Amino acid sequence: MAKIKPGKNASKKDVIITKAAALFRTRGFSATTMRELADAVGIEAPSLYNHIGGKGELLQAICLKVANGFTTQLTTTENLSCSNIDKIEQIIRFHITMMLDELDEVFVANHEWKHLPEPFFSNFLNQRRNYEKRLVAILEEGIKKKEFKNINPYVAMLTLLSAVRGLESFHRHKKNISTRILQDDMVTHLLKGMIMHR
Amino acid sequence: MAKIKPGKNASKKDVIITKAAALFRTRGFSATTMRELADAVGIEAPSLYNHIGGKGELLQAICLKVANGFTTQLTTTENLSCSNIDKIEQIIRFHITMMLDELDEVFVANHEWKHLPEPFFSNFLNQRRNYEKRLVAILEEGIKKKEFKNINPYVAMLTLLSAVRGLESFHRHKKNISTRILQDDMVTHLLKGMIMHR
DNA sequence: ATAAAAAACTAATAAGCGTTAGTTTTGTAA
DNA sequence: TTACAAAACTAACGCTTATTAGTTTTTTAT
Repeated sequence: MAKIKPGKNASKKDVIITKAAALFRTRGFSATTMRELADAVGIEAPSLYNHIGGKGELLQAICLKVANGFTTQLTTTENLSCSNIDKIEQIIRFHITMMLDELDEVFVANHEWKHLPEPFFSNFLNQRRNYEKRLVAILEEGIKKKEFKNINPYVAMLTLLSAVRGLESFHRHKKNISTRILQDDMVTHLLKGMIMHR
Repeated sequence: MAKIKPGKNASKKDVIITKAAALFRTRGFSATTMRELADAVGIEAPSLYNHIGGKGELLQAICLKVANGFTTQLTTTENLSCSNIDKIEQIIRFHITMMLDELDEVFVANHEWKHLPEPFFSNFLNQRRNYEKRLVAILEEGIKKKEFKNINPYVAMLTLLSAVRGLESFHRHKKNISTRILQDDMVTHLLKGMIMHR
């Protein structure tokens, strides 16, 4: 008999989650089989169930971890007493760092969350929408204070979030450009524009 | 007996492809079943094979159509005798229009192409990389001519492409903002930046 | 009206899926 | 060493998948 283990062995479970994130990113959640995952871990498929509850639970673990990371950082940034420009810049830099450091998990949370089983799907969607609203709020305040141009804050938020998401396809060149230069480059693009000012 | 039909009935096949694009976008390619697709079309699953060769062929048809559309437009833009800024602006506007008008197909081509069967997968990847290179070339020339700031053209290209991709999650608000205003807003973001210039 | 072709149907296939059951091996602590 | 639990294994289940075969209905053209 094999029940889900209690406490100590979080180690193997973490390995499984990490390998799952890598597979879910490259092959997609639905196209990834538990046998593939087991191969990557180095065990047989049924042995996975000594450590995890099921395929959906793996996706949930990945998405929750990422969502909590971003939400926590956003709260920190919100409580800062600095300009809204600086806040947005800090958020952009955090997104870039996360994208480069935790590519698999962030990618999966961005693209595979629609396969979350209920009620995790609804929870995740709510958390995501809440995150977007709080970003819009920062942008709106920046617009009111004339820090930003009079642009649509929702469009601006989408532009920022998805621009950073473009780094998903950047990892293959990771070695060529340092994280710092990359951050500076993207901040320049998004905040100051790429056109030479006369 | 039922062989794949020759010429006339492109109509029903087009319906199938359109419905497939919608399903592939919302449910994902792997998670979409031929029975779901058949339901959407209004026939039984095996009847689909009177019109198409298989599931993979559907994905291929969608991706090829989108890729050809963008490649054709890029060629047109390249041959224009205008500034590189204007070229980039035109490309951005085309991407936005395509994203709003052909959301399903463009989304699928952007996110599900990794499930293409060979040799379509390799072909698509090559076409995509070629497209990116040609965009970078425009940006590089613009940088050399001091139209653009001295930024990394590859990062700029990724930022542009993925920023536009953010409109994937925008369709729910389509009615609120006109295409034109949306285009202008995004062009402003990406080219001129969102910070108020003093 | 009739014949041929196109496109629908029902039935069934083999393969693969996530998962469970039951058993054996491995690791750990007394 | 012995005992217990954790974690591996093999075997198999029930279900779903894309797809094929064979047949019947519908459409089209003469």
